[in-house]
Amino acid sequence: MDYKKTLNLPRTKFPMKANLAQREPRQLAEWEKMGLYERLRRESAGRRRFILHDGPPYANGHIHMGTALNKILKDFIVRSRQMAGFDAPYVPGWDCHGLPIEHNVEKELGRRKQTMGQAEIRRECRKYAEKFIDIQRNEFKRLGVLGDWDNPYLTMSYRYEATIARECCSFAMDGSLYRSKKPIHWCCSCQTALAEAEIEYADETSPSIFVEFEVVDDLGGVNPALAGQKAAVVIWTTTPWTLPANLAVALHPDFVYAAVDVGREHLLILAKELVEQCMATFGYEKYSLVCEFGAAELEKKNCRHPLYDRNSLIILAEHVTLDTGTGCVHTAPGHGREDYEVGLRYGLDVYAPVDQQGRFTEEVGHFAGQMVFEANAAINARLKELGVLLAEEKIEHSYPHCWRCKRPVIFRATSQWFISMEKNGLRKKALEAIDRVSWIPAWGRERIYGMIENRPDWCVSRQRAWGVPITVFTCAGCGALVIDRQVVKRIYELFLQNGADVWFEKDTRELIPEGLSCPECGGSRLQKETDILDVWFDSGVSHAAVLEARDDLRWPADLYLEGSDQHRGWFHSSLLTAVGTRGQAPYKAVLTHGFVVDAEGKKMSKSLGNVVAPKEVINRYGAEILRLWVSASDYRDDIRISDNILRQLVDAYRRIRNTCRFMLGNLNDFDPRSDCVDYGKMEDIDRFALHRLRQLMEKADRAYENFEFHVIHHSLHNFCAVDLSAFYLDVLKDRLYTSAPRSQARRSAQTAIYHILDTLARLMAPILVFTAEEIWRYMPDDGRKEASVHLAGMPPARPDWTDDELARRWEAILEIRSLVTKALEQARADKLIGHSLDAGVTVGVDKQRFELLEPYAGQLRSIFIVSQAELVRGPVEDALVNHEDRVYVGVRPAEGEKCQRCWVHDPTVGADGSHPGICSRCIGQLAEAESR
RNA sequence: GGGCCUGUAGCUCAGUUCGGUUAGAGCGCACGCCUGAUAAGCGUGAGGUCGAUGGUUCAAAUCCAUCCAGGCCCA
Repeated sequence: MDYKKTLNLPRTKFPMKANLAQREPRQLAEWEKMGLYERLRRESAGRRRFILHDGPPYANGHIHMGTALNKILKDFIVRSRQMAGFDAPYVPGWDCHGLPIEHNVEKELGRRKQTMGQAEIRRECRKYAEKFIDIQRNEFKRLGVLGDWDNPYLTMSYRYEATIARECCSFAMDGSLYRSKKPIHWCCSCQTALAEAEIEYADETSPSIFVEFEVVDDLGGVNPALAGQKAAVVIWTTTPWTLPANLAVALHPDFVYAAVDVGREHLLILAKELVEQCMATFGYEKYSLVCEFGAAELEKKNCRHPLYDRNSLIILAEHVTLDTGTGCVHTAPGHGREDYEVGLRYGLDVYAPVDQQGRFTEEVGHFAGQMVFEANAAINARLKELGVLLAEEKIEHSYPHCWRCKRPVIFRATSQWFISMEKNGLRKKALEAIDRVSWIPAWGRERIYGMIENRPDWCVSRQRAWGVPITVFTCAGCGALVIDRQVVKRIYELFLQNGADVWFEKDTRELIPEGLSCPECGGSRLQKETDILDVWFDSGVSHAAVLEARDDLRWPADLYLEGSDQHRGWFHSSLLTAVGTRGQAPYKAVLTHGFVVDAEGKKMSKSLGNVVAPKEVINRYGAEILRLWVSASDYRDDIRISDNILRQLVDAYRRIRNTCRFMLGNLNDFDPRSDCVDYGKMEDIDRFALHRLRQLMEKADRAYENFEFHVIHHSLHNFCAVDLSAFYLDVLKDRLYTSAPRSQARRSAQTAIYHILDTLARLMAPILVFTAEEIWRYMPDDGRKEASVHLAGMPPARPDWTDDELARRWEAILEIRSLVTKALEQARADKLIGHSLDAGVTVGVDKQRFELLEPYAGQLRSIFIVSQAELVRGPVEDALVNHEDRVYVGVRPAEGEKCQRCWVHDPTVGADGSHPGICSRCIGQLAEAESR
């Protein structure tokens, strides 16, 4: 007789091979069809909300691993909060305006651009953004990210644009918005401002000159040796044309400076360390150091400008170096970024007497009208004539050029709009707001605090086409800013109807409310501003445009979650716009993740060739593996990805999947409605399994709460591999397979398995969205089974499953079991046995263990998966294992024949004439099976 | 150059807050078993000078300093 047919072997259609890349798209289509997201919203209406506000990715290009990481993490959080009992909507968004899109559109248009108006270019940009929103939306959905994909927020939607304008006006209304000059990259031939991204660096030969700046003040106070002495500070520059705009000379506060006697009527002052080198350059063979002093001694002393009748102030600045030059830096706040910054600190004018075409204005006297680069020679000649030019050389260095015309660009101060950090106490309020936010990890607080503390006023204007205009008017007469409540309201409504395009399409008269005039001079000739806003302002007001505006959301958000670069970006701009207009941060907590790096921890770059694209991983392994990768990593640091790492995750995935598959196979004939065994009547080991399960639940619960997904991954995997596969399920096979199908012993095991599987499916659902659903579909229905695991909740707490006393006993058993397996392995190596069922073991233990194990003596053979197990007190003869003289394990070949049915060796095999090949236990179980 | 952060077995992570027995886990690897989870399952084993150096201490993966490597943001 073939006894195999009398066994209850696992049976399931749940496939062993996941085939994720093929299966996932079908599953996604099913969720879409059943309207999973909408259904979740309906079913959780009225629950406590959890709002994770999505930071908008830029609508350009395909998603990369970093964006995938970010969206998957958000999905973990939204889904786990949802399952924990919240109403957790997820509204994704896109950042649509800005230079990169405009830039790409310009490239695509090529020459055609010349013939197009701004409105037309804006239309092209809009189309471009729409195209990539569609692409990215599909890519995000493919990752299994659940959200309101049909109603995302777009920073270019009319409503959003109207909000941007309104929020900008809000800063204008309270006086925070002001106009001032600031140097920016400027292309003289294209006559346009350039962003950093539009600059190409190339080698360029420039003049390199050393110029004396005569010191006006007496330096006797600095050092007695200088009393009554004439002296000149020596500066070095590669842009002689910026000298007419010189307002200061900067020294480094930490450097030592020296006064050098070169045999002329005045001393030369420069950094001590550079004296020797400079003297060689100037051609002075004989010279002597008169004295030396710290830079601070010279601070706020005055020099005379070599060309003009005005002073140049000596100031201190950290950006001064000893690499080249003299350690004394010519400073023109209108023509240099650092010059500008330090100039602000000393209250210097942002002076730039250069027009749009790069020509000197009338103010500079006899260089007026000259192109600045061409004026270099004339300026040098003039300096030489005045006897202040110490040396003139040529230097080859990297210099910024225009990406379009390839000509060298200049730094030129132009009129820009700023939001003041001080005027209305924005900095102070923002710093206070930071401390009311929970930063995860905690160092996020230091990071953003330092940035807010030190940042200059926010320059919000850009001279570009694709964006939202700074919707203010200025008086043509007096230049005053003209804005009032009526203006704000009218612009908001116009934008709501027509988008920001209306600002460019209509002229000023059509935009302003009737009768508006300048509050300063009463003039009625007004001009609309044509600069657009920094895109960081766009996304920065998403809290107003999205959280406040949508009924399904709420202000402030519970959480913002982005990469750690956003302390400078979106967290920062959102904080400023929210604090500036509403007095507090738009988020209660901010969570940051690191960057995706390669196997060596290096950043991904095309040139290194170490870029891993999400699409490749999805096609090869499935989005589920990508999600598992995110869950396995501690994302607070940078996280590594490589083929090796992914292969490891595929293995981990297989282990989880197969363990669940095995459990499904054993629930094949189990109906939870009728077959569940009461907890109190369950076998000890089954209750121990539930105890362990409860520990896992609690751990996972805490981990989800704290967004520590890697803890869940490791616990889940460990539970499947160690607690279940290697121990519990392995031990259970005998009972599940050989017991009568409906016996209480078997139902007890099935009850435990059922609870375990139900719990695991729910616990893994936020992470392994596809697999959890697949398991769920195959699970027996208890009559309350939701249509999708994602409509189900987290497993309810089961304090009744905790039994510490029981656990203590079983942990002791497990300790003995590991000693038994060691002994069995030894016996196997000695060719005494093959399968563990070929063996009988004798376990000798001390008194304490004996008392603990004695009640389980009858079960030991099944726990150890051997044919016979004997428990004795004290040492065992010929023990293969002797553990600290407390536990002995002896192994011998099992007695009796191997039962054809249960494979256990037993002396009773052959005793029954009708079933000569099987043991008495099996005969009993067969009889029981038939009687039911 | 500055601010913030990271560095524990081949890989992913515990342990570091508040120093204290031979630094843990899983995977992978090696070897073996099984063939009733089978493109599965079980067992055993080998892997670490805790990035480096110096210091504090009776005692350092843990505290301090410097350096090296890497990341983000500035310059």
